[in-house]
Amino acid sequence: MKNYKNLLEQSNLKTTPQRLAILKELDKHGHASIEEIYENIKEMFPSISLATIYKNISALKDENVISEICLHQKPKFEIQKEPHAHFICKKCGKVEDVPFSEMMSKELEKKYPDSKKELYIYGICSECKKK
Amino acid sequence: MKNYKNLLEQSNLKTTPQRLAILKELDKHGHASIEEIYENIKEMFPSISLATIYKNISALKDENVISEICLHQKPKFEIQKEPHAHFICKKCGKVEDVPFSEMMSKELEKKYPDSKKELYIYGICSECKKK
DNA sequence: TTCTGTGCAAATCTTTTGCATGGCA
DNA sequence: TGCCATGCAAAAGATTTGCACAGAA
Repeated sequence: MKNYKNLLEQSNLKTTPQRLAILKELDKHGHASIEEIYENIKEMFPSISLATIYKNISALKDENVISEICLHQKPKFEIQKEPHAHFICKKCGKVEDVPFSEMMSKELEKKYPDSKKELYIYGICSECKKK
Repeated sequence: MKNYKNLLEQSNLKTTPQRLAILKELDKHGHASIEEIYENIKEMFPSISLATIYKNISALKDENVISEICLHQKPKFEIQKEPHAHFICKKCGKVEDVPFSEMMSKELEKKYPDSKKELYIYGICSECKKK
């Protein structure tokens, strides 16, 4: 990828050096957090403000130019039990336990052997889907 | 589940009414956030402090009495691309894109039809495993 | 009685907002 | 030129820490 300007022109956002720098940074690292973006951009662009990163990340997300991963839900806790996956509703935040299926366990084990894995599926739960 | 006292006695933590209340709350709702626990317990236990919840959740986690879900990583961002899953290292936080496998897509679709899903696998990445 | 746990208040982060100024189209 | 974007500073929110007192064993 190189034409960050196009990405912005296809959205409702004006092209600014700050936005180009953010997109370049994301493209370079693949994935980055606000703080990482800020620290890296600051070197080339010392006057940039952290608030600008926050505002732009939010705008770029609204325009679907970028997407958020490690979705920011409040951490939740549960009493220790046997391994299972979690389904988390992106709308209401509800968490459901999901049994690991044979097939899926095997496939995961093949790809990522020897490490206890946690599996999260984010989607829309059946109640929220009705609305 | 009912014997929360046993859970505590098997750990290195003393039994206190606050801890029993937290475990009861988690058991009742299955999963809960700090704030949810606090709000609910406060009704029965008006003098409890939010700091106590934080400290106890952290202690209970260290003793493996409870576990944390929706793992609290800083949100990260990526430029929009075709659907894929993410592997996230629990040690170093690194994110890797993972292609959706046929098998897994089908199985997920069967269980959670009609909703765009995001899939996260948390584990230990190969670099961290070496150490 | 001893030592850990609790509750308050303050400190520290993280994220959001308001507002005056600057810069893109 | 007209707006939208930026940067600063302040506000709001979330989490952690220190310390004196209370309570479990």
